[in-house]
Amino acid sequence: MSESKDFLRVKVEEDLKAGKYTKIITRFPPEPNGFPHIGHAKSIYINFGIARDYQGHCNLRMDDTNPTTEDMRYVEALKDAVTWLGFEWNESVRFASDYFPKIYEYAVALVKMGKAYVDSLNEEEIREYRGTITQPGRRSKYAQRSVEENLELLERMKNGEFKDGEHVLRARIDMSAANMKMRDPLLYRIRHAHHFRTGDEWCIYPMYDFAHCLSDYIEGITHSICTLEFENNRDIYDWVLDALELTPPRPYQYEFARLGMNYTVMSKRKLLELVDGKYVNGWDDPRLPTIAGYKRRGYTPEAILNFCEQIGIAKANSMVDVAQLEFCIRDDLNKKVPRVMCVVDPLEVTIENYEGEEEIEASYYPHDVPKEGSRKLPFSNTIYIERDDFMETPPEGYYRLTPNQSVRLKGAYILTCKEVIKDENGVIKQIKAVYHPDSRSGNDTSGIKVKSAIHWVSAKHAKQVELRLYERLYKVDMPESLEDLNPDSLHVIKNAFIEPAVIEQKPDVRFQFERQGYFYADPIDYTDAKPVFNKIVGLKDSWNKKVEKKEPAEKPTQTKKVVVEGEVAPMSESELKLYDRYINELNLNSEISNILARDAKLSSFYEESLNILNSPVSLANIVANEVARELKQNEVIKFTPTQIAGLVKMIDEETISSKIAKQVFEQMVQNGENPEDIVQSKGLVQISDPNVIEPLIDEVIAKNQDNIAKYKAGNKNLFGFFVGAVLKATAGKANPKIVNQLVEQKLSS
RNA sequence: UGGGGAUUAGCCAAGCGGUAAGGCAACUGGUUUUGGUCCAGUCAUUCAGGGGUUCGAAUCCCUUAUCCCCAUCCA
Repeated sequence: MSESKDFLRVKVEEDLKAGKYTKIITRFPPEPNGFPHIGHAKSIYINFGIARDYQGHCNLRMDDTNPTTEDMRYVEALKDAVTWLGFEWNESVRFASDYFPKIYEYAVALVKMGKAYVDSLNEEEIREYRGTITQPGRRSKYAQRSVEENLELLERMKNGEFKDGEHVLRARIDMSAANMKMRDPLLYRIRHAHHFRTGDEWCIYPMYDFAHCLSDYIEGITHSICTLEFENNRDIYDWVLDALELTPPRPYQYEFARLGMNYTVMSKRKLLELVDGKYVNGWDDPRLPTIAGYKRRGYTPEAILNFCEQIGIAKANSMVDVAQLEFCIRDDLNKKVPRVMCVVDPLEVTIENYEGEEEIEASYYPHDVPKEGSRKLPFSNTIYIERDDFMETPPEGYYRLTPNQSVRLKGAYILTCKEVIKDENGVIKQIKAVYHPDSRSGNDTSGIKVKSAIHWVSAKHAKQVELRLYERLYKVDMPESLEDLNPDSLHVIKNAFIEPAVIEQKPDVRFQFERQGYFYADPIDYTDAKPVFNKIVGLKDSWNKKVEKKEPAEKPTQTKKVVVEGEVAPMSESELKLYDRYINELNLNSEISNILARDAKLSSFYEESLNILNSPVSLANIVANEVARELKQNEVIKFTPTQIAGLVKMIDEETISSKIAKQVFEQMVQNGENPEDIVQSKGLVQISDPNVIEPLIDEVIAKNQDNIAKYKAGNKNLFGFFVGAVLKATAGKANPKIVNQLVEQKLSS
């Protein structure tokens, strides 16, 4: 776990500490209507991760309440994903459909309580009656049916006596609720459809809002964690569980921001479109952000888990850079996999002064990866090098082979170009070169300095392999439609050449092809006769980047965004009158006057306190700031205008500092105690005597010499640090004004 | 005539009145038989804008702006 906790874990710890629950139970509740993607991985990591961190457990539950879209195939994909990521669900996989009988009972209970009714409006009418975002809805006339009638109708719905859409069961909540979700939400609908698990047993199916909270309750879930778009549904969640008067404890819902990633799409609809439309090759196409896709591509669970850890959990919609994911997979594979040589785009090199062949022992791992293992590299007079690794007229800073620049063949000899052979179109066909016999890797006595080492394979010994190179599926960072697809997202290289040990020894399934990237033996299409490797991710490439950057001289058009100021609603006449009085008679500033004048509760609170203490400005400040907050957050407040007046009096008389006043005020909020009593009992009278404070400052200065140095070097922000430290030493009782002055003096001397 | 969330660097993200964490990206320099890795360093006088309270504000108050979600018998 990282050092700072996310808000969900903070909540879980609070609940545990408060004894609200003794064991944490979470759940991962996908609907089995599509393949899970990296966004699900985030959710899995959160739900299973929290359960693991707090010694609880996590259930895997299929939210299968809509028989028309769901399938057992997806259930398997979901199970695979969780397992592959390394998590275990508690007991067996759960299904909301297992709870259908129980959920039906709860529906009957609700009807009996008069809290749900059978509505017989048609779909269109229901929509119409619901109203709009700005207009209240109105209740259906069927809402007046008696409990008996509702019970009978519900029973008959269940028995299949009605056609789809003839009736629905709705909760009786509030058709004019500001939250649209609360306008008598549907609980059950009739669907004469075959369910992949319950078959034809049911012809009514519970809606998400009804089934989900009850499934959570039935399983004893404590923290029901979902994505932000369900925030509006939380009210129903709470309503259903409360309305049923269930025995506690009950679960509560919390929401986090779903994962967004640039250059990729995450919606089920769009993924389905890609798969069904054959824009990709199935759900496990390595270009897809599905778990199956990443798995097929060669990603490791560790990399994905680490990614989930790195991106954090918060409530702000965000778009994570794919570079972050790519970093995670490189970071993981770097320390794990063998390095081998594979030439993607071969250029033949004939070494004119070499005869025969030999085998060179070469480690699978570079010096900085502490792993054992090596293989034999065959060497001969005809080799392939990467076409990119030779340039006839190189740009400045090019380290590789040129007619005038020798290069090391990695693990072998230094090579010098002698002649470039081209075809009739001027394309280089072959290079004639010489090697330096005394430059063999490990016992080089040639004294030749080269700028780089390039990879190569012996033409005669190399194996031909197929490489599948993947680029971003989309060409734009925020893809919307099929038109944004990158037409070049897949390159199949049929004739790459790899050193023989990879095929013959199979030291691993994942490799780093030196200087290229990480590759994975395709788990499905790979055969010994026709080896196939998927490119997982390229190596970081600072050379290519440098070359590319030279071309377009990009201008950083940083336009400062212009913020449009909106208009403030005008004040009413009476508010205006108050405002005038505050400004002109009481000398308040316009901001405070404005706040007070516009809020009847605040202004009357203010006037009352003013009757007790004639300190208009101080009172106004505290009422408009502190009191306002409490009034906003709580319906009833425990403190009185008289007490506020008492508090302000102490501030005015400098008995206490404004810092202490906040502390006192906090306690008044808690229990309505008199401020004078709080100050008395806690001994909060402020310390203003410089003779008491000065030694404390000296002590702080003595203990923080490093910060003193930084301060003197110009970091004036540190001033607050010193003041804070001194204040802390007196438990906040030192008079901050005095402390400020004294610290200032000491630091400038 | 709405309600609910959110806003800290190019991208994530801590921070809860007293020194603007960390990661990715980017950029220097060093090591390197991978233009990889690794190592050292740089990268927010400022937290969406404006005002207020305070000795002190990213944090408290007011206000404006922007973005997301809600009117499926989907989840």
